Amino acid sequence: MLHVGVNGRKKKAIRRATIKEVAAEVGVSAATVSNAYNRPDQLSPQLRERVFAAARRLGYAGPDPVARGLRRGRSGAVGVVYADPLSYAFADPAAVMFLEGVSQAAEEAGLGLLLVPAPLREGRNPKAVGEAAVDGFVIYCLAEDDPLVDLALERRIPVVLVEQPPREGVPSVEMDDVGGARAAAEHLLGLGHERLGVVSFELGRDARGGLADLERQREATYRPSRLRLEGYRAAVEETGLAWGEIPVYEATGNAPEQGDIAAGVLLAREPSPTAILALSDQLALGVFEAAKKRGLSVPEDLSVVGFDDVPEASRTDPPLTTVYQPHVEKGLVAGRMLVAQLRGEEPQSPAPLPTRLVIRGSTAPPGAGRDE
Amino acid sequence: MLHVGVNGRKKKAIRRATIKEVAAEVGVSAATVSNAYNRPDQLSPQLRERVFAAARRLGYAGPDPVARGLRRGRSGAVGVVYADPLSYAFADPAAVMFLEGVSQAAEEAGLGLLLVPAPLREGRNPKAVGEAAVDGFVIYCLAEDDPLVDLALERRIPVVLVEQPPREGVPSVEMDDVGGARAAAEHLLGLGHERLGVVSFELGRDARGGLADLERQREATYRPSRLRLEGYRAAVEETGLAWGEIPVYEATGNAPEQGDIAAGVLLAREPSPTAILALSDQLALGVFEAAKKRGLSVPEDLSVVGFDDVPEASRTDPPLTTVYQPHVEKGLVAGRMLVAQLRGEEPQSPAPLPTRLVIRGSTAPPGAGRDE
DNA sequence: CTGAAAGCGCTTACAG
DNA sequence: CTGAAAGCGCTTACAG
Repeated sequence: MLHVGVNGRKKKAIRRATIKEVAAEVGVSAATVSNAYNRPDQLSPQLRERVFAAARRLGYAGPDPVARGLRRGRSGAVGVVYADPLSYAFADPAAVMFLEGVSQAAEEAGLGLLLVPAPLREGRNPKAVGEAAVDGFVIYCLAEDDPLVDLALERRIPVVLVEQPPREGVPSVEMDDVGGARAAAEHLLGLGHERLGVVSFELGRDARGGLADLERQREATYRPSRLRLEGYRAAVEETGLAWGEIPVYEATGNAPEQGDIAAGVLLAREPSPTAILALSDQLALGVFEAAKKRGLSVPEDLSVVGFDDVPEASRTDPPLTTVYQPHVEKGLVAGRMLVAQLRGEEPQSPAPLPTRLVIRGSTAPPGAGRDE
Repeated sequence: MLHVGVNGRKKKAIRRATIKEVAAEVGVSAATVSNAYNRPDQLSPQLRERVFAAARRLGYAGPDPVARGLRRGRSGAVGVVYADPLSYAFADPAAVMFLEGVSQAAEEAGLGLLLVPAPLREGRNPKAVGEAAVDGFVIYCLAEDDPLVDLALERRIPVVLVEQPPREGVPSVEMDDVGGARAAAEHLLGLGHERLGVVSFELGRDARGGLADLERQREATYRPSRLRLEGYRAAVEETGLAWGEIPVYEATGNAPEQGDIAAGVLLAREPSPTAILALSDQLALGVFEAAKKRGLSVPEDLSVVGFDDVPEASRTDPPLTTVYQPHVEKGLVAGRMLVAQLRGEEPQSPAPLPTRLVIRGSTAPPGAGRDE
């Protein structure tokens, strides 16, 4: 059998040897070959060596993983379901750290990590969740109303929810987003800022772009967005200020460029904010950019607080005041809870993981730079 | 059947319905149920709806992916083999961008991306490559003498090599590391620097840490390391300087902390370098740190050139002069060549992808800061 | 439009 | 220590 490549060259289709052929070559049964790979104690070392020698001769690289998976009822991989195309996840340092944690948990258990091919641009491919050969799913970064959550659950394989509304019988990991956001806003308010602005990433799957009114904020289906706004709001109202007067710009993504645009809009308002709360460090990086373009110094003319505490946050100029959250741990915990379920255990959902305000150089009292 | 979790709670083992059970429920054959999912044109819409209704009733989420994979002879995932524990890959921005590209190629083809669980700390787990349920491998970031390369090839499934010595019949993608490194060194030399220092990441799997002599450099098995050193060397020798006198510090990893340590050693030498070439931006970030600790300004007292041009490079203070390489494209090209092979094509290996020196603010003539 | 049959490549009690 | 047999859950020509 021959295939013809695009370039016209012929290509021999590779036929892999099977366990049967190896067995025939050695003159034993398939069971014995299987044992050679899976249960060395079930046959003599000599016979085992003969099996391996025959395998080498035939180019047999060991039992086919898919066939083994079917027989054993497990695929050997954990899946991660992500809202956007995978390439977006890799462009977001926070998501990457989360994946780092999940991958560590998978590795500890000797499992692979399968990134489920997600929704391509227009027209998602929900089948991907149904067709992923995995033993369980970690659901990350999906809107609360995303049908993929149900599709994953319908597979009837273990699932761990991350930053999702809790569901009976499904372990989940949550973050103290409210507390972290609240601390961030309190910090700014404590410094004396009264004119705040907020740069948010998407509030719902229909990411709008533009100022988000109170209703839009309330209906946010991306849990971290909604929770962080709630935290800011609590701090603001506690001080007696009106939350409704604080502009919240909903960016359509979580990249510095979008933070730049958002901050541009906020800074153009009159009166312009003396401090900006960003829902992520990526966005905060964009706020820095916007300030620089307008000749505003941070923190003298504008205070900026981020969220996430990604590695770069401590290296910016000035270093970014932000809210630390344990991204890697979040992934690790989620991954381990999934692995626990795979072992038949029923892990408890932990208390929300703590966040912590990290005060660095990007915040100061308003007008700190003016000589007056 | 009951499982008892660690916490003592009982857990019902979930039994998933099979295609047979759905068929029985509807009163048709398994083939018809299969057709309902895979070939809608093979049965009436009404019957198809009845099948889906029965599936819903029984909690059947569609054909089991593993069984389907066995039957069809494909698993629906491409694998990435990485040298270190996966968590290392996620901590390296360059590797992350590469994965971004591969994931994009996988997504385009509707395939999942399986990160093969790698070598845990001590005692690698070479079985992981043999046991990964994938249709092909992208080999990334392995030393030239890493046995995993052969293990992957022995699977007799399509493989794409990235930055590896070429092998007959195996498509590969290479980078113009030599050219990029050469341009970086020429830039420094052109500025008038004569006292250079190099901060390298691992040269071989036995990452040593410490100054690397010429033999160690020549025997480097991490291809990008060897090639970049070659590029630096070519530029240096062209100027008539002796490469052997330039200290090359081999760090044991690719994190800023290790660049910091390495630069510390180089800067403590007499005479100390006026410029440092780092094999990655991550390492260069550490060189910045080391300079700052010693009260040296960049670029006045010390010029620094990185490699990679990760996003952060343009945001450092001063912005980092570095060598751009198309990380995402590298992954995309590798991924697409793998997908092409999966379709029976025989893709040509492209010419080495171009690199490009990006001059920013971290380089200047030596002594630019002194008033003399 | 539907079904019977074969088989993908393996592992697992079980019997000897 | 080894093998015969059953079966994991599905898809695919093929026949009707």
